[in-house]
Amino acid sequence: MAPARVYQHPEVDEIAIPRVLFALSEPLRLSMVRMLAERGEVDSIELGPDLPRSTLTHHTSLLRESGVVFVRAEGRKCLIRLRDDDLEARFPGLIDTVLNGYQEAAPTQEDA
Amino acid sequence: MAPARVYQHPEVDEIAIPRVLFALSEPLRLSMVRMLAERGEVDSIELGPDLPRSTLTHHTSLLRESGVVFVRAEGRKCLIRLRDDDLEARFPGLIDTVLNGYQEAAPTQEDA
DNA sequence: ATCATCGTGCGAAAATTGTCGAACGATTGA
DNA sequence: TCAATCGTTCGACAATTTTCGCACGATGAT
Repeated sequence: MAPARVYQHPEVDEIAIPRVLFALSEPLRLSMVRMLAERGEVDSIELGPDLPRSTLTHHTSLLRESGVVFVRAEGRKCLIRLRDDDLEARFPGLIDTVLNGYQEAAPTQEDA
Repeated sequence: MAPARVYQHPEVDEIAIPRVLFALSEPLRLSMVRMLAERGEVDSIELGPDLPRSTLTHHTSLLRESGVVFVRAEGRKCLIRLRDDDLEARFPGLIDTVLNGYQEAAPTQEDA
C-alpha cells in the first residue's frame, strides 16, 4: 500500500524568511498556524471547515511550500502539523513571538 | 517654519502582526529594514537610490502605515528610522530574528 | 461493485499589490 | 526671482494573489 499522495517540503536550510513571513501575513493562514500550535497534528479540514476545498488546499499548500507546516496523507484525509523544530532552529522565537502578538482574532479584551 | 509634510503613524497598540509580517515579506522592503537597523535614521533616498521616486514612496509609506518605521520631514528630504522600541515592546525579538535569518538570502546588489 | 467522501489540479474571475511616468507643491540655493 | 531637487499624488498597467466551481483519482464503507 504505497502512499497515494506525496508532498514536497523544503529542507530546513531552504526555508526562506520572506516566504515564511508572507505565509504568516494572511490572517486566515495565521489562524491556521495558531490552531496547529495549540492542537499539534490536525486533520486539514479542521483548519477551515467552512472553506471550499480548493481554497483550503491553496492555503495549506502555501504553508507547506513555505516550510511552515508538514503535510502527510492518511487514508483519504490529510494531516498537518507545524514544523516547530525546524522553524525554531532556523528562526528562533519567531513563531512564538508572532502567535503571542496575534490576539486580535478573538474579541477578548485582556492586555497586561 | 511649520513642518510641511505630516505623516500618519499607527499607535503602538495599533500595530498589527499581519501587516508587519506582510511589510517584511517583501525582499526589497526587508533590505530597507536591514539598512535602517544598521544605520539608524537615514535619508529616504538611501533606501533605494536607483528606484523611481514614486516606487520608493510606495514602499516607505507601506512600512510607515504598518508601524515598522517612523518618518519625518526635514527640509525637502525625508528621514526614516526603524521603530525599534515600539516593535520590541509589541513583538519582542521579532525584528532581530527576522534580520538574523535574512543574512544568507541572495545578496542582490544591495550589499556593498 | 457501487457510492459517498476527501484532496488535488485546472481554469477563470476578482481582488490586491507592485511598478512607474507625469504633474504638482514645497524647499533650498543662487 | 529663478531654477533645481525632493517627496507626494494620481493614474494606468503589469504581476501576483485569492477565491472557488468543476472534474478527476484515490480511499473507505456498504
